[in-house]
Amino acid sequence: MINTDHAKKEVFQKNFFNDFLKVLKETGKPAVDKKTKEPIEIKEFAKCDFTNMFNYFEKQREIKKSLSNAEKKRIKAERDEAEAKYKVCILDGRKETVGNFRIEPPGLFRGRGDHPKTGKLKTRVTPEMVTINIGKESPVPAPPPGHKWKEVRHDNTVVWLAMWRENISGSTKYVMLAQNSSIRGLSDFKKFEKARELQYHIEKIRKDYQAELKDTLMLNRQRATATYLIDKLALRAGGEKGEDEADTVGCCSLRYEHVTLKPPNIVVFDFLGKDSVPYHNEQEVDPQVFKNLRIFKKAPKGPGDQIFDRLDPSILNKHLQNYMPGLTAKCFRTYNASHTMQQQMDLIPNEGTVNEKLVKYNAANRAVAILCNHQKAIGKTHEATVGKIDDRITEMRWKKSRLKRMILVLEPKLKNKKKDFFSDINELTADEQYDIIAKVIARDKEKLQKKFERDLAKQKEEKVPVAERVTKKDLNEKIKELTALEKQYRKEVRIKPEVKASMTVEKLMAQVEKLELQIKNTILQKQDKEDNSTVALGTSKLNYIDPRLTVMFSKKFDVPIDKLFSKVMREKFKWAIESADENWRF
DNA sequence: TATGAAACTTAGCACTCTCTAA
DNA sequence: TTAGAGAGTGCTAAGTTTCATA
Repeated sequence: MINTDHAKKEVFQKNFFNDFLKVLKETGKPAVDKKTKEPIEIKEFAKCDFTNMFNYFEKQREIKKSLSNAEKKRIKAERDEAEAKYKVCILDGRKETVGNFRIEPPGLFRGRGDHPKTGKLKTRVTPEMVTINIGKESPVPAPPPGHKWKEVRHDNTVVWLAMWRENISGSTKYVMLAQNSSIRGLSDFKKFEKARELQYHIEKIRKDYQAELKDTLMLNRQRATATYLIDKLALRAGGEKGEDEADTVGCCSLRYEHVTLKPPNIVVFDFLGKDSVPYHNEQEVDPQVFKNLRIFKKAPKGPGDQIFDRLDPSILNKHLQNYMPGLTAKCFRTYNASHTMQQQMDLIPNEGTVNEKLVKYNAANRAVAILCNHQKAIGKTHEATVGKIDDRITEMRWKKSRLKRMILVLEPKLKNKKKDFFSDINELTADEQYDIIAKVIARDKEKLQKKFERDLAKQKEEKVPVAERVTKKDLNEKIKELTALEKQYRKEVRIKPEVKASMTVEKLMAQVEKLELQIKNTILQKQDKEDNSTVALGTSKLNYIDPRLTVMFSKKFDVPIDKLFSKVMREKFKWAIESADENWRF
């Protein structure tokens, strides 16, 4: 991990170093001075050199990567076969797939955000730490030779198959059934049905909290305000967190510094949510909510103090249960996400190609993801990718105006006849043209160079007749040609472009048209990329949008379901695919 | 009623696989 | 044909809610 961003953090290094020293001590092999043979104390992480270890593992990776495809396939097949029997279990006589059948291996803990325990050693789990949960009559799987399980129990009121305690925070980890199992499907179905049921209560709930925003009892007023935020902004409940966890918040745990008031009624939210994902939102709120937040922030409260000091998720949830059995804060997120998706889908016209409909579906999906603040890290290559697209657009524009100038060479009169058509002929400045010409030529030269190197390598391996061999001379000639072309292009920025004898105005017009379409598409593509660069669509699709909505969309708009759900999702949402038709509504 | 553990859902990261555009 | 991007998936961290206990 030494080359990762994690390992650059001070806390990571400190935690790692502590645990590292402990392990050295426990293994009973203290470091020894090479000359004096005296044991030495290792005091400073910065003076430890791990590059040999790092290089070793890098090498292993390289070796693995360089195997032939057939070899890789063979290894994978062997592995799959060995694992097959651990991937299934029998539940009530039916075969079901197990999800995470592998015990988590030891490693360095990588917390998200500023986690105080990041870098600590996550220790190896032995069978002696593992509890097995299995049917009374079933044969207990044998522990690895020389070991025994911590415990074997027969609890049919829970869904886990095995369990152990992890050493970083002391929490419990479970082996459970896969997403496509009957148990998971059923609880998924129940979750969405519960969210659907909220429709019949939401009006009353909203009416009540609207009234309670002015309640004289502070607790009720806080409860109403928090419910408003959870309902309106799809905030999470926000449970209490410990000192030894990352400092993240949800609704109930919002603090003074997370909420800024901009009169008359704009509230700026700025905090780290689950997984330390930044939540930033400037939101116009109900005037009474604004007033309440001002009251909840009133002195002596200051930075570090809770806004909802009388409230926590259990109080909030208990109140919600009065409206509907089983209703919790979380349910609002599901409800609002699916409700938003339904609304968005109602706006989609049934027209266009499958691809166009898919774009509309994704736009609806994106609206939900934005509501839930589902983000992803901006890709490391994003900027470069967008830069390349920009270059491509500029290149096409340059080509287009060049074509138009060629048309004028053939038929100068057109310039006055078709003013609109030629209005963009000078949209690129001379400098911009020189710039893009240089880039295009440099790119093509690089391509040639690469192809040449590939061919050369190939020639070394196989016997190629002398006459067919590529030589450095060929390459240089081609590069020369490009250089000449560049000169020609640069010249044409100032003077009329050359037009081949075979060219006609019609042919050139057709080319312009083609380019214009390409430019339009590329601009759209770029916009789409920008819009999606920080929004993760998967999480809402997997957890918040009732899958029956997607099935309905598929049937109503005639879009194959495998364009909307991946294989794993189709298995997970089998229950939805089988039950919803084109008229289904959330 | 408070507290912490247990149980289960939600989440982003990082890898692998697959497809696409040059 | 092939690199590179995007989709798909595995992994496990990080939440919420429920349950048990004092």
